[in-house]
Amino acid sequence: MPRATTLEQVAARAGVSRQTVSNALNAPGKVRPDTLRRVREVIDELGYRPDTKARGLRTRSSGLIGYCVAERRADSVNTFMDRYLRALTAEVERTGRHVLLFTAAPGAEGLPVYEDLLARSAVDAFVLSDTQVGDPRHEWLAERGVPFASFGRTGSGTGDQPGPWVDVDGADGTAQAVRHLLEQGHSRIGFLGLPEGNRVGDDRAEGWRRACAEAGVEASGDLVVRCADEHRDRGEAAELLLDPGGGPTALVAANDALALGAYAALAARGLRVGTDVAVTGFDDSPTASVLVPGLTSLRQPVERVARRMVELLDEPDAAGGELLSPELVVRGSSDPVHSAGGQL
Amino acid sequence: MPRATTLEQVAARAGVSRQTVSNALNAPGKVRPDTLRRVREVIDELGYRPDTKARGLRTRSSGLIGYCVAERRADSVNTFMDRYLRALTAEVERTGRHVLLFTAAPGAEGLPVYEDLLARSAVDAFVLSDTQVGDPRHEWLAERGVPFASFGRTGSGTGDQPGPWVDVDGADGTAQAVRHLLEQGHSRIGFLGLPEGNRVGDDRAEGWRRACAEAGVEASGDLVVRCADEHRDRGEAAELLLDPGGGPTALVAANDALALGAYAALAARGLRVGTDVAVTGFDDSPTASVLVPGLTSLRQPVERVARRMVELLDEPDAAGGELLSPELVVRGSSDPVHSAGGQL
DNA sequence: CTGTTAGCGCCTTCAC
DNA sequence: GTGAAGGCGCTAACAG
Repeated sequence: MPRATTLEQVAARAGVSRQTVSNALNAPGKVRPDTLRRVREVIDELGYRPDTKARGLRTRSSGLIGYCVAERRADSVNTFMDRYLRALTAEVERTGRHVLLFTAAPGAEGLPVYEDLLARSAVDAFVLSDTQVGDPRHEWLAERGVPFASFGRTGSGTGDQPGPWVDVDGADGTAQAVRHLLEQGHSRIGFLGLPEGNRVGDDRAEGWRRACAEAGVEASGDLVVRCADEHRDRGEAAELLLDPGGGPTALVAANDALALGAYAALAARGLRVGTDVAVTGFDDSPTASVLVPGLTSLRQPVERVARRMVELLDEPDAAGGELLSPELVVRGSSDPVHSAGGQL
Repeated sequence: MPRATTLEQVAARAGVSRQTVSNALNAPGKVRPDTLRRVREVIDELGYRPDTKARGLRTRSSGLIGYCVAERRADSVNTFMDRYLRALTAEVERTGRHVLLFTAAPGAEGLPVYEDLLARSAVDAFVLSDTQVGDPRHEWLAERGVPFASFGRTGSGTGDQPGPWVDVDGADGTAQAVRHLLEQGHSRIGFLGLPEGNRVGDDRAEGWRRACAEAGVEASGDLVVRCADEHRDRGEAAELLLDPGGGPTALVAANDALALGAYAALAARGLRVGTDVAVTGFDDSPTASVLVPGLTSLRQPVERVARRMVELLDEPDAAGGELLSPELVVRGSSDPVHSAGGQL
């Protein structure tokens, strides 16, 4: 690997001092127009770019934002983190920085990794994801004055939490699904949920309940099933709701995996998804679009989340949070018109 | 953010020179045992870690490996890159370095981004993914003496390519699937493929053909359908194969999305996946495990790929490549015993 | 507006 | 085995 051009070489070639080249780069206003032009020509000619480490050493910054890649259940279908990371990388780049990836155990056990990165001045800030209730990282970082932003909340309530955060409004999402189903003419809408006590699951259940209440349709206990394990009980859960008599004509699921369970339960009864019973999911996983019929789902606004996260990194006293609404993506599972379209 | 401890502070506190501390870290053999112990105590006490930028400035290395996050079709179900990136991050860390993420357009259009990173000395090497036939990056990097390793081959044949590579043996994968189906008693095994001319698709087709030939079962044109667009023609493609008369009793699909098309086509005919017709996929996407019945698929050995990639980065004259076999994950779609298990 | 000086924190070279 | 000097490439602070 040949050595890269240095500022000194540019300066020599342009017949100016090193500092003038530096100014041409970092404070063009301080340089006379014709000098600026000449310096820039040499910079282009030589393909010069300031060495990030040398610049960082001087400015006490690394230009890197730390992001922890978490372990994830191999069978989790809710893989929007992939899209999120892509969006985050692009947003961070827009500010002239880059994302540095690292691994760390969840909870307090992983804190030494954050500490190591800071001790080495390897990152300027952290972008936190996979936020858990009572997550110790937020307070730990806030205490040390380390800039960070969190995707997700640490509290189960609405109380304050250290540092700024961005989250997706789950209640708004399921409410959108309910309103969409009402427009399609449904009036008995069931809910297929996650276990109680999980903030994501509870929010999504609440949105369903509220939207039903607002529309004056039933949202009783008969219409709700919350399954303990989304990978085992899914089918059974869906079946419980499908009481042949007054069973629901539409099902709102708390995520795409649960919705897939409903697909199977319906198929087992000889019912067709989308025509006999409508189904909606949540997260708009890659699976949603390849299912037949396509699964109506709520797309996580990862691009907007990423943008806000990066903005918050640079707002020193940012606090409090921001809830972003997911976007309903309608497919054949809730609207037969889309089935005809050609998803298959 | 408080300033981090420096080597000088450690030296002062331990009553030695800076150099001795540096040696204690980088060449412990050169330091007398008792001095070493004392220095280490101070290092622990102060939580000292060498500044990565300062060290890198001196040693002409950044400790960072560049990885380009590619644009991906939003509806692609073949999302094993998520797992791969996680594995890669862990492997790179094992060597004391980190992964730096960046975005770049595919093909030659994206090369300026690689050039920029190199001009800034921001990365020591690149790990290439999403390799395309005729990918210009490999030659470009090789010409400049930049260390890199490639996940995937640039050639459509078996010819040489610049730099070391690792790839997954698609033919071996589909051959495994065929042998598995033969063991299950199938003898008419169809293939649901991708368009010809794509190396990944062609390899997977070849494995099916060869394994069938070896077993002496038919692998004629009647048993193959290659669909142009995996998102539109999937169902039709599967239907073409399901000739009620002598149609296949098992289908090997070139990826999980195609397999899902088969699920739909079978359901439309009132046939049950796994009992009436067996189906296998490829990539073991997250979807595979949440389908009902679970989809037998070939798991990409991303952990092994990641490990080899990182090893190859440090073998200066590494050339040629390595084919790794995927792992068959059997589920209900090809073995009814697994359906009973509790996937649903 | 331009140039000079002085480090940022570390490691390499060379004395001792 | 240990210490002192020098410089990696850059920018902040000041001088002209």
